[in-house]
Amino acid sequence: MYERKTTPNLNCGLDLIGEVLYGKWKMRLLWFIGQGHKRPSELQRKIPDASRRVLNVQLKELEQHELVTRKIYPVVPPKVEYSLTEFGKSLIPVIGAIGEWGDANSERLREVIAKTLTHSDIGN
Amino acid sequence: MYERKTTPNLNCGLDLIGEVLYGKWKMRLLWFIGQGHKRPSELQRKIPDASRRVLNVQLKELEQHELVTRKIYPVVPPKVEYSLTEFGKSLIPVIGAIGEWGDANSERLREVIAKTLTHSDIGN
DNA sequence: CTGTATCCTACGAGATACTG
DNA sequence: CAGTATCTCGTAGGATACAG
Repeated sequence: MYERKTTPNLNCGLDLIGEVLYGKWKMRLLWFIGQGHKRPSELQRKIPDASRRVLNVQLKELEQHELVTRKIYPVVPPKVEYSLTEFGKSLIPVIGAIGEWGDANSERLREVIAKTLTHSDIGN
Repeated sequence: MYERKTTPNLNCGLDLIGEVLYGKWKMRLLWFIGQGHKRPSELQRKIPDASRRVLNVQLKELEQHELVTRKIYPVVPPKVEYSLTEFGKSLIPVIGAIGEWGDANSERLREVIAKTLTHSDIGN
C-alpha cells in the first residue's frame, strides 16, 4: 500500500470516485469479481499484464474502500475469495457504462491513441 | 506533453477508455467544456487546484484524442475556445453517470477515503 | 495457492519564470 | 489573455525473490 503525503481536495463526485477508482486495474478487478471470478489466481489469469504484487495492492485498497470483501478459507492449499460489497455492486453499472462506451468506440480509440504514441507499435 | 516510453496493451474497452481519460483533470475538463465553459481562464477558475501548465497539457491531449477542438480568435487580447467534438459529446453521458454515482455516494466515499489517508485531514 | 519485501524506474504533475 | 520552458519530486507500478 502506498503512503500518501499530499491531501487531496475533494469537491465533486468526479473527484471522489477518482480517489477510489484510480489505479490501473481497479475497474477491471471490480468487473471480474462481479462476474464471479473471485480467486486471486483467477483474476491474475484474467489480467496477465498486471503483476501479482500490484493486483494485491489494489485489491487491498478496494477492500479498505469497502468495495470488496476478502474471505480466507483455512485450508491447504490456501484459498481466498473476493466478493463485491453492496457498495461495490452499486458501482458495477457505472463501470459497465464505461466499458460499453469503450467497446463501442474501440476502433476509433485505437486510432487516436496510436497517433499519440511516440514509438508507435501497439501491443495487439 | 509527456513522451511515452512504454507501449500499452489494450485489450478491452475499459483499457482503451482509460488511455484517453487518464489524467487528473480530464473528466472535469470535458464536463465543463460540455457545460459551455470553453475559455482557458474560465476552466482555470473552475478547477483552481490545477496549474495552468497541466491544464494546457491535458487539453492538448484531449485535442489529440479528438475529444475537443481548439479555436483561436486572432484578436487582442488573445481569445481561445475549446469545444467538444461529436466524439467527445458521446462521452458526456458516461462522465455524467460517473459523476452522479460519485455525488450520490459522496458521504460514504468521504468516509472510506478518509480512513485510508495516513496523515488524515481532508482539505474540505 | 497465497501473500510480502526489496529495489528500481517512468511519468504525472506542481512551481516558477518567461514570451507573444 | 494565452502558452511554453525548465526544474523537481512523489509515487504507481513492474521485476524478482522469498515465505506461509
